[in-house]
Formats: sequence, structure tokens, C-alpha cells
Amino acid sequence: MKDIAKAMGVSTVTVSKALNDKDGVSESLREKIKEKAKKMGYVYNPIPRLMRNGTTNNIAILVSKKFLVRGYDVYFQIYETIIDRLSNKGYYGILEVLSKQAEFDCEIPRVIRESKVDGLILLGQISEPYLNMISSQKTPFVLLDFYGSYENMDTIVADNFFGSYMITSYLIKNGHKRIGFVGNYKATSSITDRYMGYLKGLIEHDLDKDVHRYLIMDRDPSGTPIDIDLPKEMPTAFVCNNDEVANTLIIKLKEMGYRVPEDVSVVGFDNFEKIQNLALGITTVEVDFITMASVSVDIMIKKVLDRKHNPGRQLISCRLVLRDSVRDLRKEK
Amino acid sequence: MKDIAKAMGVSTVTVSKALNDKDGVSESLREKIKEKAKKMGYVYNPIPRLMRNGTTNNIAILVSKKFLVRGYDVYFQIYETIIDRLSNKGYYGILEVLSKQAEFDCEIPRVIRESKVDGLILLGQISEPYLNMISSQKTPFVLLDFYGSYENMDTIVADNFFGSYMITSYLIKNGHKRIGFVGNYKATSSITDRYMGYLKGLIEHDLDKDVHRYLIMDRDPSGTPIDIDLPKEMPTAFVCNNDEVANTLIIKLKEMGYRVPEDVSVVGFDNFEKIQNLALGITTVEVDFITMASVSVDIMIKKVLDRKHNPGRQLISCRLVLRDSVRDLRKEK
DNA sequence: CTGAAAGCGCTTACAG
DNA sequence: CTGAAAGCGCTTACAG
Repeated sequence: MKDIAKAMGVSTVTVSKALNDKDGVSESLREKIKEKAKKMGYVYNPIPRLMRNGTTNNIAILVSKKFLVRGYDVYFQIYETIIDRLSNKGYYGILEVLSKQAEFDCEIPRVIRESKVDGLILLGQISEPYLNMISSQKTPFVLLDFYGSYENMDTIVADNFFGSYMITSYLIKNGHKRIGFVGNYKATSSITDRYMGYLKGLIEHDLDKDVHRYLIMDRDPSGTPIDIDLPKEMPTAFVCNNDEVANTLIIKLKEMGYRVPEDVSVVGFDNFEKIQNLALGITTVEVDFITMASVSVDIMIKKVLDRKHNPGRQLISCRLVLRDSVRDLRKEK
Repeated sequence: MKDIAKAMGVSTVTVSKALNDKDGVSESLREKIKEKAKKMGYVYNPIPRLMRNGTTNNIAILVSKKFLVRGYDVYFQIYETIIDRLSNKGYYGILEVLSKQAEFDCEIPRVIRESKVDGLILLGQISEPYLNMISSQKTPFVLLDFYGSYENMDTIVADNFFGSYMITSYLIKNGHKRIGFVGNYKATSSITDRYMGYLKGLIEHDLDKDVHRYLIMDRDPSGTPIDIDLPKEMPTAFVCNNDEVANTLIIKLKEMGYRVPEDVSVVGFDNFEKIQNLALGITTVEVDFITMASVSVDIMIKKVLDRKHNPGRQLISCRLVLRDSVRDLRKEK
């Protein structure tokens, strides 16, 4: 800029105004300055501006390593959407992956330690102590795809409770009475809510008596996957906490000689496309990850601009997707 | 910093030295200053330092949207590794996704336009005009997982040629003589090289006569997937340009009544774990994406630090992974 | 061991 | 319409 000013015989102030399309320069001068700048190969340096307003234009996305599962890349899809949305709003996204150890030690994320970002999107459930550490920092943040009993936290989640209630009710409407649930409801708030929705469905129809018999774990409380153990007495249908587990279950059932849906019905959650790349289409609940990601970015940016912005818990609605993995038991009676 | 200086009755220079563990402060003073800083909730602002040395500490990862395929997230895996490696080296990664349109228009990526990064990792093949545009910018860059006939470009690729030659030779050793190739060898340099390795294998054993008959497209030249058309006369084995296509092919063959590997053998490429989540293990070539990602980061940072660093084309070696999708035709003779 | 001065490259508020 | 002055928050080279 200084060079341009010198070359044109004007001040840097004028150059700055010209290049930024601000008032205070004549049109003809502006044109000439812009031309000269291009000719001289001038590249704008955004750092000083950031320094003035103490802002970085970066938003961090903090995600626990345990959620980055190969082949079931729901979170990558969300991440991509976040990046896209941030980009549209003039921001940049910086991904920080949280190791188990770092989460356990409540290590301050590097993006915060080094003041690299204006805000933080926490993608996927993290431990409460870690969350407390984050709250004690000054950086504004939102929770995406999980929540806790925390007050005043802004979080964006799918309406898991209602979605699960819907699909359970659908099974019941199709004549199922013994319905199992696959998932460790203690692992994340999403699974808890899906379990609660399932329970509500059962309770409404007085089908909850033997519910504990049909409860199957798919991971330990920390989220590490474990083998699925089928119950001795088989239900006629399973509500799985996500499509991946539904897929694994179907493979397992087939290995054991059960046909799906002829012998056992199976429903999933998420409507994750690639998993559906099977002979059998899985009936599931569609989670609108795109909207979730977009809303989280919008809220995040509002919070960056106005620290007092505090919209609370945002629920994104779900939708039933009917496919071929449920048998209609009514027809046969 | 100013506040701390005032509160302690020293200069900001001393505070700066104390907090950065630089010489020129007595140990006792340093301790006191650090304590005070913590008490006052001081957070370091990295921007001014960046301004001084005109650096951002950010590296951009530029990837075309067409490579972000759900469920076959090799590039997400690479991206994650890059982030991790960058983090270890004190850098941050910023992802920019390139739309088809932006690539076609040779739009300058936003990270460069806004001087957001010190360097650029181009992940996955992009058009030559686009690459020319990138070269004409001042930001140093490396190519990851593709290359062209370009001079002086630093690129990191798997040894696709040799890997494909290995697995083709393996098929031939197992008695196969009519071997097909699945993949559009015009789509990316990786597929071209895999095709060339396959051809070399055939040529060495004089099996290349009817090679065009067994060449099957899996995508158009721009990378959009197309349906696989099986040849009228079936070969005894297929070399697929990646595991995903191998998987699709196996499903297709099964639908048409062929058994794998009893009737037809199929091999893949990449050794992408999740795709292997099938009843049948696919014999394939393992591409060491982790090393590729790490090496690309190392080279990138060296280039940032020294613009003259120019190591050229780096080949990362591949490894055969034998599983169950190849029939040994020798045994039966 | 300590600090006054200058500077990183830009912008803003103000005076002319 | 134009520009001199001050400042963003830190660091470096130098003097004391």
C-alpha cells in the first residue's frame, strides 16, 4: 500500500479508501489506484484489520476423535456443511480434533489457548467437566447434536425424542408388540432421547412391561462399539439408535438365519445414505443434518457479533422414511 | 499486556519477555508477572505477531466437492491426518471446498484472495487451467494424490503404477489370463497409472491382445459415476481402480448370478476399511494415506519456511493385501 | 536486568 | 476530495 501511494503520489489513506470502495476518493483517482494496485501485484493483507477489531474471522469446530468413524461419516457431512455455511458468511472454519486424553484432562483446546477463533462449535457429545472448562473460557460457543442439563447453553439438536416416538408408533401400528431397542442410552443425549421416545411409544400402548429384556447395548458408555448380543427371546422388531447399528444388526440376523423383515423387522435412525446401499432399504428417521449445521453456524455468528445472544435449545425436526425393513403384521390376521 | 505492566509497575517489554520465556527478565519477576497475568485473565493475542512476520500459521486444504463422497471418505481420512499433523507442527488447517463451477471458472480460492494462509495443499485432481491459475499466485502449494506433466511442482502420490502392476501380476500368477479393468483411466492421474500398471502386467505375459474388450468405465471423464456395463464375454478376473467400485461390481455380479470368486475374481485398490465390511474380503492394494498426508504437510511447511524448497514428486509405496476375492485357477488343473 | 522507541500494514476520526 | 496523526497489541533491536 505504501508503495502504491508512493508510486501514485498520494497518501496511503487515499489508497486504502480507494481499494476498499469507501467514500472520500474521486472516482477517477479510485480507478487509477485500483489499476496500479493490480499492476504492482498488490495483495491485501487482512491481518492488520483483524488486529484493530481484535477478531479473527475464524470459527473452530471441535469434535471428539471417537465420532470420526470411517464409513459412517455423518459428522464429516455436518462439518462440510458448516464450512460451506461459514464461507457464505465470510468466515473460515478450523477443525480441532479432541483426543480421548485431552477430553479427560480437560485440556484447553489449542484454538482457544492461541486465540485463533472468535467462536467455537462443539460437535458431538463431550464430557461434562470438559464442557465446564469450555464455559469458563471467554470464547462464545454452541453445542451441536447434543445437550445436557446445562442452563443458558445454546444447543442445536434433532428432535430425537419425537422421531423415535414416531418410528416406534409406526411399528406398533403395523402390529408389533414385542419391540427391542438397540443402543446404549447412557452414551449420548441423542441416544437417551431416542430411547425415551421409544419408551413413550411403548407406554402409550401398554407394551413396556418386559422392556428391559429387549434392551441391547451397541457400545460402552464411553462410546466404544461392542458386539451386539441378541436376546434369548426374540422380539418381532428392533428400534436401532442409528442406521449403522441397524445395518450391523441386519447382517447379524441374517447370519443367524433370520430373514428381515419376514422374521424380524428392523428400523434405524439418521437416514444416512451410504448405509442404505444394500439390497434392503432400511426404514428410518431422517435427521436433517444440513439444517442443523446451518442453524448452528447462524447462531454461532450471531453470538460472536452479540455476546448476549442466547437462543437456548433449538430443535430440528425429523421425518419418517418408510422403506422395506418392516413387516406389516396386521395383514396376516 | 499494558494493564499487566501498569499493575506491576513495569514496562510492556518486560511483560512480553516474561510471558514468552525470553531472556532479559529476572526469574523472580517473571514468576510474578506470570501469576498476575493469570489472575487478570490475560489471554495472548497472536495477531500482532502474525502481523510482524506477515504470516498466518494457517495452511489451506483445497479439495474439489466431487471427491467428498459420502461413505467413501478416503479424503476425509486424509484431511483428518493433515489436520493432526499440522497441529503437531504448530499450524492450523483451513478447508476450502471447490465447487465444479469455481473450478471451471478458475476462481481464485477465497483463502488466497484474502491472504488467509501461508500455503495450500491441493487434495485430489483438479483441472489444468485451475492449476495454472494457482501457480500464478504467490502462495506456495503442493499437490496431494495427483500430479500432471507439470514441471517443478511438488506432489505426493501413491505408487499406483507399481501397486496395480503387483496385483495384476498376482492374478496372472493365480492362473488368470483374461483380466478386465474397471475404471475410467482418463479421469485422474491415479486411475491412469493404475491402468498402466495393469497393462504392464498383461504385456509382460503377452495377455494384452484383447485388452480393449475388457475395459469398463465406472465414471465419465469429469468424475461423475456411471453404471457399470459388463462385457459380453466375461473375463475370469477384474482389476478395479478402487475398492468402492470393486464392491459395486461384486454386488452387480451377484445380482447377475455370478459367484465371487468362484466364477469371477475381483480385486480393488486403496484398502479402504469400511468397504471391507462385507461377507467377502476383497483382495486389494493398500494405499498408505496416513504417510501421504504426513509427507504432504512436512513438505508444505518446508516450502512455507523456504520458498526455494522444491522436492518434486514423492512416491509413497503400496502393499498387497490378500483376502478372499481371488480364485486360484492353478489348483484345478 | 530493564525499558524507550520504532515498527508490523492497515483503518478511523478528524482537520483542512 | 485529500491526508497527517494516532492506534490496533505485540516484538525487536538497541541503549542504559
